[in-house]
Parts: sequence; structure tokens; C-alpha cells
Amino acid sequence: MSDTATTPPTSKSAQTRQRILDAAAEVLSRKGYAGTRLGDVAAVAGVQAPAIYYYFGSRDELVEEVMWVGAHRVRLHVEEVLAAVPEGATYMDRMMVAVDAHLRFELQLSDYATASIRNAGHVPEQLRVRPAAEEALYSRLWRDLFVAAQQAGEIRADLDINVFRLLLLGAMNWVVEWWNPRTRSLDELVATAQAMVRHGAGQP
Amino acid sequence: MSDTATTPPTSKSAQTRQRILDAAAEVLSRKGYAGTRLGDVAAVAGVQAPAIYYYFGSRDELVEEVMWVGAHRVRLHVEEVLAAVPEGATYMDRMMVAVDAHLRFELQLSDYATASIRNAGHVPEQLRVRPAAEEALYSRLWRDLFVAAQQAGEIRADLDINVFRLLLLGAMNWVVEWWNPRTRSLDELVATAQAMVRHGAGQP
DNA sequence: TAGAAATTCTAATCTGGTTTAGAATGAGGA
DNA sequence: TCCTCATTCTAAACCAGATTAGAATTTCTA
Repeated sequence: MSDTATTPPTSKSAQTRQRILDAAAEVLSRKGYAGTRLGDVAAVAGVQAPAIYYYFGSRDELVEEVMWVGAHRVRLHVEEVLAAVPEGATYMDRMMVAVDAHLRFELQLSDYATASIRNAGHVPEQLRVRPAAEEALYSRLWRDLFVAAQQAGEIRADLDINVFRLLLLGAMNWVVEWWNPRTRSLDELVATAQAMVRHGAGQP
Repeated sequence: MSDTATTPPTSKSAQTRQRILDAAAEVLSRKGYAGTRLGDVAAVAGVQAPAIYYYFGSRDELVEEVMWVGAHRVRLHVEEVLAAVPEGATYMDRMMVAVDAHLRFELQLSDYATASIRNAGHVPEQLRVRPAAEEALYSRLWRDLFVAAQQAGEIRADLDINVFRLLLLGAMNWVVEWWNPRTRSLDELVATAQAMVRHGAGQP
């Protein structure tokens, strides 16, 4: 293997591993778990299929890593963006920022995120454990945001914020199933999703 | 084959075919396309795997039929419910009814609907043609509803109803990924989804 | 209730894709 | 340069399921 103290992460070896992982994310995000052949991944990465086994123990191990990285990065990204929000911002403002960050990251920046979202419910159980832990953390991030917003009176008191949160995340996740950058503007999408939260959950 | 003029749809043969189809819908809704083995379907239906080939040409043909039936039934159900709405109802009222019908049908009444929703983006291209046609009709139903509501002034004029509609359908479709009847009340879910539309899209 | 047709089964085959074996290549250090 | 280790390749083994063959059974009709 590599990527240790003796071999810097930019070594040829580490780059190849990364290329394979990127390729897997790309194919997985496009074709889904069932449609992803190791041969396709290898072709995209520019190697022969057996080369994958030098870096990953099995097809499933490769898939699991993609899923985990995807879930992990989405969370990190949204956390970072939220951390940069100025002090005085309302919780509703923060939610707008989170919606923006989630959507843009998922659609523009990361095949990993897309792969993770699309396949979460389609991979064998054993592959879900580690990614699920990440998703739980991400879920909590949103829960905290909703709870704080409702306590601050920025969200209708009678709204079931747990259900609303799950519906919102679902709406945003499902975007990967229909989004086509050529026919729609990302700005418009973000604005509409934000309106769905601001008016759907916020005070009249 | 059977189910012709000479063999009524309640004949043993037709019943077996139905049992296999039901079993396929059940397994598909639970395990997804990749996880669905013909052997599992056969076991649930109470036959041996090869018996399936007496009724269906191939695994994919069986899957395709489940997907189509699922999409078809959701549309029929929502159409029926909408047709029963009294004359004077507002378009917003109709949308509330449609949300209710969609969610209850998908979660309570139909493994077919769940199978169709969950696997739409995961089956090979050829299997999507017929189901996609159904989905297009269903999509139009919602589009018409949104257009009418906005023209009637029941929806904010500045809202992008196409994007909002896709977000809403996504939110409702994704419910199959997290819904657990034991931990949540269906009524609460329906009410929250309705609120998301009424306040999220409706006039203040 | 015999015989034909329909249905379902067991056993075998086929297939595409993953995985393993082991040889070839290439890069880096003595 | 030569040797060693890392990396990648080609060829072959392996496997889990789908599918087919053909026999056995059940159902229906006359």
C-alpha cells in the first residue's frame, strides 16, 4: 500500500488510488450500484480491472469508501460554510446558507456526494454502517438548526420540525434524480428550495 | 399463457402470475433492483424460480412490469381522488388532497408504488421507457394543478412552480427511504407535507 | 376417468462479472 | 548498472445467478 509517512500522498501510487476512487464515484453517481462494473471504473481510471485490487480489497470495499467520503464531505462542507456565517445571523439565515451549500455541493462539486445519496438505500447492509454514521452526524446538524430556529421563534411553533426536516432533506436529495444543468439554473433551484423553507416553515 | 377470453383473470394460472408479480413488487420495494434475486421472489411467491419463466420472459421483463404497474396505480389513485373533490374546491384544496393521496398510497397501499419510486433511477435504460411514460402523465397532472393554482392567484406569483413541484415530488418520493410506520404517525406526515405546500407555495 | 394441455419441478447449462495467479514492467536506491 | 520492491498487466479460475431442457405433475375437458 502507500500513503504512509514514507510515501507522500502525492506519490504516483497515491494518485492512482485517488484516480480509481474518483472513477468509482463518477460511475456510481451515474449508473448506480447495480449498474457499476469494475471494468467501467477501471476504464475511467485508465487501468485494467485487476489493478483495482492492489488498492482495494474488493468491489464492495471500494463502493463503501466512496459512500463514506461522499457523506463525510457533504457534512464537512456544510459545517464549514455555516461556521463562516457572521455572528448576528438568524437561524433562518443559517438554514438558507445550509440549503445553498448542500445543493451546490451535491450538484456541482461532488460525484461522491451524488453517489452517496443515490445509493445509500441500494447497497448491501454491511456497506451502510460507516456511511450511516456520517449521515447521522449530518442529520444532527440539521436537527440542531431546526430546534434552535423553532426555540428562537423563527419557525411556527406548531410545525413538526423532525418531519419537515426529513421532507426537506428528501427534496434536496432527490434533486440528483432529475437535475439537468443544461435546462435549469442552479440559482433558481437554490432560491426555490430556500423559499420552500422560509415560507413553508418560517413565521408568516 | 392465460388471462385470455377463455381463462378468466381469477383462474389459478392468473392468480399465480399475480402472486409472482406481487412478490416481485414486495422484494423490489424492500431490497432494490440490485438486491432482488429471482430466487427470493420465487420463495415469497411460493414457487421455484424457473416457474417465473412460464409467466415472464425474463427477470427484467418482470421488473419492468412491476415498475409500470407502480407508476400507473399511483396516477390512477390520485386521479380518482381528485375527481371526487367537490366542485367549488380551490386548487390549493386539491393539492392538499393530492398530497394526502400520494403519500398514503405510496406508504400504505402499494409495494408497487414503492418499488417504482425507489428503483426508477436504478434499473437499466430499456426498462425505463414504459414506466417513464406513466410518470410523465403523472407529472403533467401535478403541473396542471400548480399552473391552475398560480393562475388563480392561490400561489405566489414569483414562485418557480416547476422547480417547486419537482422539489415537492422529491420530498414525497424520498419518504420511502426513511419512513417507519412504527415510529411516526402517517397523519402527522401528511399534515406536515401539506403545510410545506400551503405555506411554502401559497399566498401569505 | 382418460387424455390433452397447462403448469411446475429438478437438474443442468450458460453468462457476465469478480477475483486470483503469476508474469512483466518500471522506478528508485546501493 | 544492477537489484529490489512496487505496480500493473494478461490469462485463467471461480461464482452467483439467470436461464433452458426436459421430466413430472396437476388441471381441465370431453
